[in-house]
Amino acid sequence: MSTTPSSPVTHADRFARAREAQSVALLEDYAELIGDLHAEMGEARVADIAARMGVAQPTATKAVSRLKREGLATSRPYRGVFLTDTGTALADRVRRRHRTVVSFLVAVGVPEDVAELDAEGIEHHVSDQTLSAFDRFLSAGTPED
Amino acid sequence: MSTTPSSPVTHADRFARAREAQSVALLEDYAELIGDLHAEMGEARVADIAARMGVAQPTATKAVSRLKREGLATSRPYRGVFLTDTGTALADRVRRRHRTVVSFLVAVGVPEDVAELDAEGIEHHVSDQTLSAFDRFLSAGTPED
DNA sequence: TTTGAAACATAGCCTTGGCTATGTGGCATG
DNA sequence: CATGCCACATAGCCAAGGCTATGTTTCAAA
Ligand SMILES: [Mn+2]
Ligand SMILES: [Mn+2]
Ligand SMILES: [Mn+2]
Ligand SMILES: [Mn+2]
Repeated sequence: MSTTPSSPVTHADRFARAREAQSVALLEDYAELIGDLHAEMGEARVADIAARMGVAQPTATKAVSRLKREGLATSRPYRGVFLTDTGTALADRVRRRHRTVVSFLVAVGVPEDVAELDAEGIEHHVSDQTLSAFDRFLSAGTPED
Repeated sequence: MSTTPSSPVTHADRFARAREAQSVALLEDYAELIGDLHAEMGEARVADIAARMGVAQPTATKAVSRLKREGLATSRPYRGVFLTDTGTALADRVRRRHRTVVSFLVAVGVPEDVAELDAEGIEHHVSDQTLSAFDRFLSAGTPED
């Protein structure tokens, strides 16, 4: 039966996975947002990050600190926040995934605004394999174009 | 056109929604689990809850405290945890949603074990409207039976 | 060149959700 | 009926992610 059981994947494992996903979720969203701000306005200031995230300025500052600690960003006071190569790669990956999830939801009949709302949370729990399934579904639904 | 804009649903609103969803996620999983334990073993002991959630016993105790504070559960020391009517209703709703999400993912080509893993996180971010879309997709794919 | 507002940093507080270490109550068994 | 073990409670710690209040820099305009 080719499928090696290896580990049973317990109920507890699932929760551990969800917890881990949650811990990186914020970093992903901040990275994506910083990338967006650079694309749209040429720079990413802490104040703009805070505004877009809907948090207070010190909250954004702390998040940026964590991004720096994780090697995803750098920043110089009064001079904006910059993604490292790793950070940029993460942001791009996250942005593609975000768009795929939204498109997929819309494709199965979810209203666009609702899809956008739900995707913001769902995206962080979608594995590569599930994302592939979404992609396949989308290209299957678009045979000609 | 009938669609009243009312509010623009800003980027920040999306994050606020995701944060809120996350704050209730654990309560939902604990409620569902307590319901499962009652169904399977006739009672839900803190030790069993901890084991299934994959956390330390005091962590489960604290979660139960929060469930009680929110009016979702009661407990008597050395006598197990019980869901209130509200808690039972929540658990049932959450369980149905969990199953719908898993079935839906499988239906679009995600391997079962992966679907189960991803669903544990995704489920908490699926709105009623998206859940309806999933249900419609599932019944559409099953015309006869 | 002064100066004042905006941008940012810092301090201190809270809740949640983890953990370990350790105290205590219940109950079965000897 | 004594007692020891297991289940649970409690205390105390930590990091993350929020907040407000308040200091400090920068920069442009007067
Ligand atoms: Mn997101
Ligand atoms: Mn996103
Ligand atoms: Mn879950
Ligand atoms: Mn679940």
